[in-house]
Amino acid sequence: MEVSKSVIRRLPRYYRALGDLLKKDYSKISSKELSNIMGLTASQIRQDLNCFGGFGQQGYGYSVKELYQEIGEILGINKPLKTILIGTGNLGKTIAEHIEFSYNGFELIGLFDNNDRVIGQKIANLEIMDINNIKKFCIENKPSVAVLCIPKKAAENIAPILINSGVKGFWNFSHYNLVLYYDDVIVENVHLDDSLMALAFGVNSKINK
Amino acid sequence: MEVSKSVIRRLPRYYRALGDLLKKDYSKISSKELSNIMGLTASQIRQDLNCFGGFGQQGYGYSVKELYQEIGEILGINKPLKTILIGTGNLGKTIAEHIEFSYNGFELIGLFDNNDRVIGQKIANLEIMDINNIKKFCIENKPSVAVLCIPKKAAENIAPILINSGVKGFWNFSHYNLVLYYDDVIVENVHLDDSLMALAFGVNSKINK
DNA sequence: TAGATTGTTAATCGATTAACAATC
DNA sequence: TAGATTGTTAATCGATTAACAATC
Repeated sequence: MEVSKSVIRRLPRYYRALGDLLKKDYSKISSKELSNIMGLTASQIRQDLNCFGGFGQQGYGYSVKELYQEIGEILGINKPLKTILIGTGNLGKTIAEHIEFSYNGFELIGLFDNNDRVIGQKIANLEIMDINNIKKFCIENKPSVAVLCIPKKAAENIAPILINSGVKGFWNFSHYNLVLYYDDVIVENVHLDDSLMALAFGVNSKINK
Repeated sequence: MEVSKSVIRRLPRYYRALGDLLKKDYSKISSKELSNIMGLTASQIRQDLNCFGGFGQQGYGYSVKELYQEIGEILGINKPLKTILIGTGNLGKTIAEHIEFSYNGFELIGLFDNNDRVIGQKIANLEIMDINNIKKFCIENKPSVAVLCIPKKAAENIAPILINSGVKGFWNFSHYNLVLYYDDVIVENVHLDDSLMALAFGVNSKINK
């Protein structure tokens, strides 16, 4: 059975919560206790986990360490996905330098830009390469993920090249709606603007209430 | 009737899509056309919009300009919310410098940090202030939104001070789960790690299929 | 008027919650 | 064995989609 989008979104939260519990030396946890910590229902937690297997034990609960490792396994944290980042402007630069890719199951292996003034510079121990060489690079190095820190138009142009070269997943900071044009691709959109506007709506509704 | 979370999340997307259409000099659009552009169903678009009013005209469709303005109004884009940012480390610095707050309905009026070495420095035309003076600042300036770019523990400590000082909304980059402890507060969480892990799951599932 | 497209009600679908037998 | 808590089935809830009368 397909795992639903909602369940997938909760997996990293479980992983994080269990990691915290592990640091606090918890050895076991019940779905009820975990539900209090995370603000979910115990029922939902048991449903979610049972998408992947029966990790618990009746009358006891779940082993924190075991469950943590299982979810890490499910997410694939321990098999780094080769990743390239495109666009080393403000946002791209910050992401390349400060996101802990390896902690989350990725390995950053290449940076690209189209600006002659930055090509050749080093960020995060990687040299920024010319975007025109990206196809060659992909064929040789087979990255499976691309981080898009470029404008919509640029994303539109680069997407087919990447997909043809075997890129399977996108961490998409651009406003180009990849899923609309490529249905066989995994996309995680991060739209900070949208997030802010949703917040504006919420706060304004509250104030005007 | 309460507007559902799902509808609110789509409002910024409508706003963006309509802004694009406006730039392309579209004067009208039907729910069917818009559904193709955005990858939704026409039915859903009409349902969503009718949470707020009947903006369309039978047999014609929607005026792009009017709908754009209406949604801007609904989001409250034009009444900037006074906003402070806490934590001017890597992430906080980038956000202060590169997010277009004013475009999204906010006005950044203060930056805070607890590190003596950065207090007094200027970022984004604002001087970084001492976190210890935050209460005074809030009482005098009444910000309604706070951006949290600090660790979980720090967020836990600062949250009650902010909420007591009248902060109504949070753009939360920390892993502190505000909603769990304060129910009368609007929170937009941005968890880049979680987003990456969800992507890892998707790509790994695809590869191992 | 005829054609098009909305606004809105009803039907469907999926996700969350509740309940409880199984079992450690 | 008795108590606790899981795994799983059934019931509920909410969101999406379909249908169509209203109307421009």
